[in-house]
Amino acid sequence: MPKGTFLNLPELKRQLIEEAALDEFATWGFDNASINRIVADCQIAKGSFYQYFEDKKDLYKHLLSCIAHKKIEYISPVLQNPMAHDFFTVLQEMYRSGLAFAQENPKAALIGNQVFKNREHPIHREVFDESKETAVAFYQNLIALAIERGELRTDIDVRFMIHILMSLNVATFEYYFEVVKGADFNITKIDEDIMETVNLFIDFIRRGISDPIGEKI
Amino acid sequence: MPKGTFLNLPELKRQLIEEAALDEFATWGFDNASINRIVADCQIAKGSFYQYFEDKKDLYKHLLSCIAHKKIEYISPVLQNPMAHDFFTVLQEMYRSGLAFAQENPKAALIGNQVFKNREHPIHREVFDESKETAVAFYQNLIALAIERGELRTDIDVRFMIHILMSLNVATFEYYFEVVKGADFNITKIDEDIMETVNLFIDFIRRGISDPIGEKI
Amino acid sequence: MPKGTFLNLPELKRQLIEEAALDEFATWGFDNASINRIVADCQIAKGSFYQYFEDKKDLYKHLLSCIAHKKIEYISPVLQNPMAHDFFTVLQEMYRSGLAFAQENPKAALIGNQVFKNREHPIHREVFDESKETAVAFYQNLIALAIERGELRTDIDVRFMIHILMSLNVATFEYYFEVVKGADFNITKIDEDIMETVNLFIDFIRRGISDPIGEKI
Amino acid sequence: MPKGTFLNLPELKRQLIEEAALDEFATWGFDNASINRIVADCQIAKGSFYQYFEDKKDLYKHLLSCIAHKKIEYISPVLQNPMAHDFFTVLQEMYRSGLAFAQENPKAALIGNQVFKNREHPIHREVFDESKETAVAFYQNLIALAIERGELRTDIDVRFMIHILMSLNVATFEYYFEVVKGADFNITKIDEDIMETVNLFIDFIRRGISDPIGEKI
DNA sequence: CATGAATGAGCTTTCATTCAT
DNA sequence: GATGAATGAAAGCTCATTCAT
Repeated sequence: MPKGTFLNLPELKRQLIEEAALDEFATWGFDNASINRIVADCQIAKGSFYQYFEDKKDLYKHLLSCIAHKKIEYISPVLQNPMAHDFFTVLQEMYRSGLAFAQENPKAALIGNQVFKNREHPIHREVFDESKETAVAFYQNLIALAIERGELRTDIDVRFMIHILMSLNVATFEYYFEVVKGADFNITKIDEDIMETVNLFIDFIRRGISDPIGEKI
Repeated sequence: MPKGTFLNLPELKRQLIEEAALDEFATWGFDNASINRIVADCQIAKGSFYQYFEDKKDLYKHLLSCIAHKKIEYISPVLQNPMAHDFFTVLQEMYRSGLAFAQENPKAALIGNQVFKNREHPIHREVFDESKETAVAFYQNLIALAIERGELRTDIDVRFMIHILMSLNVATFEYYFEVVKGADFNITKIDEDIMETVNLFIDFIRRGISDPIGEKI
Repeated sequence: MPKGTFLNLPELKRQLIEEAALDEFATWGFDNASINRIVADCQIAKGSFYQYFEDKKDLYKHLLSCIAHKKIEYISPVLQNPMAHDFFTVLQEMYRSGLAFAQENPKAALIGNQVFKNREHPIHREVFDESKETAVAFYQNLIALAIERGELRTDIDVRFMIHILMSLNVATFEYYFEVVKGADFNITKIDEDIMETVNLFIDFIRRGISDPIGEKI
Repeated sequence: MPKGTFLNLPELKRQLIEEAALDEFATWGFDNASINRIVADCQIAKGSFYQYFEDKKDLYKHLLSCIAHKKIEYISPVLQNPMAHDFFTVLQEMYRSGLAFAQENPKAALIGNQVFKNREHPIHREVFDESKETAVAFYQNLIALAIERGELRTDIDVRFMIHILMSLNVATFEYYFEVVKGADFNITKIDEDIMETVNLFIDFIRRGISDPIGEKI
């Protein structure tokens, strides 16, 4: 947690620092990020940095929390009352708003995904573990309700399903940015592309990939 | 590529170095791995290291290739002629042998997965790009054949399916080591646990998660 | 250029560092000079050095500029308005003040001459090229005026004459320190020795070495 | 001095090594030259190198002696009996054949000149001191005879004149390669350019630069 | 509260040379 | 005589962090 000195800083200066950190961590990752470069970038004294933050880790965690808050702002109305909607609709909105956020804040999204993907790294494990419970609880409610409503198969382990949904959320990002945007980038149809990508995944999650005709189980 | 000097080394010494590197990279990742620690670990002179390898990257890439070769040894008979079997059987065997390999060689598997998961990292992008084509081609053949045989839905984009299968392969590792083994580690039923985990994923891939009764689309 | 941190240093400390550098470069030359030895000599931390200077080259160039400034202080009144005097008088004063400077600052002079003599070396070429134009322009004016005044033969190429004057300037140093001082060093007649040396060169430049009687061209 | 093992080597291999050394020293200078690169270049074992030569210095000195011998081959007939010719003719031939040698063997000449120019360097001082006496004796004879013949002014110090002649010899190289060839390189008139350059210097040495009319001394 | 100089351990890499085979 | 692996000191340089002002 940043020290009080940082929180008392004028809004503008705080943003300046956060942005420099965002750039640095997005470009170099946590390990290779250099405090030297950050303070040079945002023109603050080296000593000041350590009056604002305990250390590199402290800044990183603060940045992650900023990113999390910013992402929550993207959450669609559907997600503000998840229980009021169909399970797959909620999922669709989660994935969609995640992609929209990444589209608008690529650096933030890149860092956010790193936490999930590179969670062997001590610093990420730490962060991940802290937020795990909340996320799991959220999904559990969602799934429990969906099962009650008969929207999901009942023979699937909840813990497993949570794992799948999280993994595929990240897979959505990768597919969108590596395959869809890489292949056919068109500035005018971003929303369309995002929805198409999301639907590919939602549909897969819903129905799997086997041919229902040939299926015998 | 390691220099000739390394390849001419007595088998035992070579293994010693490779093992030290394996430990180091598994523990610290590429960036934080220290040549100093590696040479101290395996008791060679620092100068010797640079007679064996061009640099840190060279060693890392060599290690990755060792890991790849070792992993190939785990391939089940099914995978040696993938076209002779049902699509989902092949997939099942791929995932299963991957897990078995990871079970026996946790550090090697950890490093191998890093290449896939942390592929934003320059060094991983390099490695990943080199092996991408081969992997994609393999999957393409598999999928094309499966579609011909009516084992898969025909309305799914091949590029998308490949992406899914790769992502879920890694998700399998994570689920097994984080959830299954974390929760209920029992030395006697490893094979059973692995199969159970793999089947969860295969079944999900095959059928999705929606309740076929409630389904209306 | 040294970083601001160096320029803000207390005068004394700055001199300490510059002197250590002077010793090191005079003794070992640029390539063999060791930052390790320099920081040990002047008792600063290695990290501090790199807060003061970009790198070894930065320090070296700074030192050269110090030397240049110091040398300018030796310039005699004659050189402050070179056009007001006879060509050979100006030349005489240049050579003389150069020798006087070298006499008082042997290490500085040694390094300064290296730049000229060893100008195949990349770092010297860099420095030399930067100051070349100024030096050439100065000589050109001097020579043009002398020709107007009928002090010089008109059949000599200016570019050639500049080259000669520069080369013989360095030759003066060498002759003085290797021959004159080596043979007959007498602390009381330094000024006399210097003038004698300089006059040898000036006279040679003026009249050449052939016997005017025997001359037939 | 190279060890017997080197001298017993087949002519071809010896040349191979010498050429690799020539390249290396010409490119990097003595300090930065790397034995590693040399042995790699000429494909000999590192250990073999130290069976041929004591150390880097030994190789360097051997190379210098090769260069000296090669240069002597360029000496014109005039130089084979220097006393049979006019002083300035001998000088002219010395400078001319030096330039011709440099034209044909630029790397060798570059190294040779380094010895003279960078003679503060320990290794060069060593070499230079060894050959000094011979050179001085040669010049002394030349000059003594010229004085007897009335070709030179009698009021010039012999030691000084030797110094001048040596310095201007090197200055000739520099002028030719930096100014003449740099400005107007024409493959067909090399010999002409060389003679022109040499004559500039010889004429200057002979007559100086002052206007004989305006001269009042 | 701000500053920025100071720190020294740490990094990767190159080097000339030795020596057992 | 030839080999090439072994060596460890030394190189230039970066780092996160501390601390006196």
